Amino acid sequence: MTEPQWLDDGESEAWLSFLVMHAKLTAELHRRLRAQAGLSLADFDVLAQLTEAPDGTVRARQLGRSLQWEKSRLSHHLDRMQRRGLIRREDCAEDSRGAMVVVTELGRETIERAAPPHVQAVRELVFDRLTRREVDTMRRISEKILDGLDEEVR
Amino acid sequence: MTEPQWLDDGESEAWLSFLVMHAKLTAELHRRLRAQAGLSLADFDVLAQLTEAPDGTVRARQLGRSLQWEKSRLSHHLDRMQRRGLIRREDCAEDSRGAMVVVTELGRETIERAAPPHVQAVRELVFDRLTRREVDTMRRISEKILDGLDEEVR
DNA sequence: CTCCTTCGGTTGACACGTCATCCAACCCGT
DNA sequence: ACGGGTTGGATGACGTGTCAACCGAAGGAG
Repeated sequence: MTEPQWLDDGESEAWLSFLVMHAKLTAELHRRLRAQAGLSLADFDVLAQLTEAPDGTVRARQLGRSLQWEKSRLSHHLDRMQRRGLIRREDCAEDSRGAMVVVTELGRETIERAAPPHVQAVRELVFDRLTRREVDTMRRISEKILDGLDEEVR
Repeated sequence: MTEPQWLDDGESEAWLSFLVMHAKLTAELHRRLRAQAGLSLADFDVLAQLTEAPDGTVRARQLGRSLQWEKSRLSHHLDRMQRRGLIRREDCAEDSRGAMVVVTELGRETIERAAPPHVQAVRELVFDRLTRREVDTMRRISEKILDGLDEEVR
């Protein structure tokens, strides 16, 4: 019944530059991480979770929740990382359906080498260019949109 | 020589919520577009470019530039869209290497049906939740980061 | 204990992106 | 006209992501 409300000029410019910025920024971070350590951003996130945990071990289910990944995505990704020797799977003592994911020595070395330049790149490309106020606003915008999504999806 | 500078708490919270927000937001927009019109966001962008052009026709090279897509990405994507009958390819008169991309009647109907709800979703999920100042800041942040990327990549 | 549902995880099919490679047509200097 | 570099585009291989289907173990309700 009601006409859809369109975006005004300021809004559509903001939207377009937001989308392009995210695409180019993650592409560049991805490119550097791959060149420097042979990791994808997804690999990095998995290894970060594992190396922060005691014994470098996390239950697969838990990993999926922290990363907010679908279980099939996680399963496929772990296959590939296992093939490359970055992680391995072990049986779960408490639940025989479960799988424990363990970071290997190679995985640990790889992320320890990768992390400092990666963080440095985020700093250079993002935070060094923004004021304190802008960073605060960035977080506030993100949280507002996330709140809205939670309401909608509920 | 110099220690890498890490992110402080405010920065890493901003960074994390930015990443999660973008992932969930685009996932939701994607889900809706697919459910409502059977299109991916990439399909939508291609069709939008084509329907804005005279005769619904754009040279492939030009399409790649507007979308900032690699040529192989474009080629693969056009394959899939052609298979679904959304576009077709024609020979290019001025350059016999070239390809003209033409939106089909089905493609035109599909995006005309898809566009209003999609724009409405962006409005609901993003702009209705932000103040004018926040939208301005979002654009300014995006442009600053893009400027930085242009310098780096140059 | 038995049935039924839910849960954790895997698998296969397919869409999507990137990289490297290839090919023909174009352009340009000689 | 020729010869070499560049451009527009297609292709194949492979990593990545989603969806749907599947399977066995877990966990109640009766």
